[in-house]
Amino acid sequence: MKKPNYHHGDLRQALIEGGLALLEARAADALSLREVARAVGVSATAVYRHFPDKDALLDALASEGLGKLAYAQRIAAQQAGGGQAGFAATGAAYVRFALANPALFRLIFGAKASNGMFDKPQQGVPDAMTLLRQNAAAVAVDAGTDPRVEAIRAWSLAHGLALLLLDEQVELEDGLVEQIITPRSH
Amino acid sequence: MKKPNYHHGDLRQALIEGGLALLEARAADALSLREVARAVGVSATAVYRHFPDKDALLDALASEGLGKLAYAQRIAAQQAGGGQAGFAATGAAYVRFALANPALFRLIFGAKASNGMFDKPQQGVPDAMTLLRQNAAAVAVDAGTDPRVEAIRAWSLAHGLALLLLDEQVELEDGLVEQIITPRSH
DNA sequence: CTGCATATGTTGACGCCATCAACATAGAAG
DNA sequence: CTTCTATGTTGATGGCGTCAACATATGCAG
Repeated sequence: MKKPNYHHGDLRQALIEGGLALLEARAADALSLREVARAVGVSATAVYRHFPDKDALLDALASEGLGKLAYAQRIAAQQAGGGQAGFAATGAAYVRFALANPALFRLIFGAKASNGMFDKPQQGVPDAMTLLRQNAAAVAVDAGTDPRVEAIRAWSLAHGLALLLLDEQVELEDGLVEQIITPRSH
Repeated sequence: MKKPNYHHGDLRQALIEGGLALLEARAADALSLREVARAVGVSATAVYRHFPDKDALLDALASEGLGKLAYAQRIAAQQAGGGQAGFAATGAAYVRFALANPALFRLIFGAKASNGMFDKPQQGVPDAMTLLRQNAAAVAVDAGTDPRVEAIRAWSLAHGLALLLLDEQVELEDGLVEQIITPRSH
């Protein structure tokens, strides 16, 4: 009943795991559907029994990745003890995640990804967005600014830094990430 | 001597222009070498007389785009009268450019692009980097912070906001871009 | 248990892609 | 005018995403 041959058991899950594994070595746009199928030991077209097309498979990978990112952020915030420090830790975790999982990070927020996480009601899994908005609101009352602006600013800062580092546009000693990310009131 | 048939005149330039034109309608990774060749009215392999491979053609497009971006920023800084206001205008121009030329902007800073603009000596064309560093230095003395950190922070902010807007992770009324981008000392 | 419907895999094909090798022509240099 | 080189062309190869047709398991009806 393991995998005598024909039927796989849970191919969908296997494809997702295989895809995530390959994304550790390959950029998302260099990942072929056929390669994922090969890695799982199945014919290319078998994928179509579980995903309508390649983009759907990538979406699933991205969604899985988003969950992992949210988890990392939640842990980081907890360990920092919440509040201001927790907020900064959230941002640093975001950047750390991007550096540790470049292809996956790009996939999550790339052009083809599921869009509009910020304003739409979170559809189940994560949500780092709630965390972001809460923390930004706290900063905003301190500084007397618009909480929405504060949230987008914080996200932009972490997002931009992550991508500039990934694209090697910028080099940075470890400690400086926090220094750049941390919101300033004074 | 125009283009009777065989020899083109300046195919290299034509390919770049054709590629830029196509990038207004298509994402960079949906742009095929063959399509650019077709648009210029030439066989696919003719491209190889001018570029070693597809990536080289994309690099050329990116480089052209970087020039345009730098130009837009310089103009914006001038019109704002330099100084603090000029710096903010530079950031806003960066975001505006990204929104106006999504595929090109992504190509410029994408994973495959020529890397490390910040720390390396500018190799000729642009350079928005000098502008960035100068302006950041000015902010830094005002705020008593590290100018390098200040520069990366400013760039990260504009870069992240541009990409979040492009990826439709966030929606934003026009005026707010400046509000988010503008560095705060107080 | 038998038989069949349905879910899940497979093979083979199509058209598109990037790139290579071989060939053809144009323009310049002698 | 001849010849060399730069710049095109055609034809092929192997990989890709996806479709249609076929094959095998599994689960449910009797």
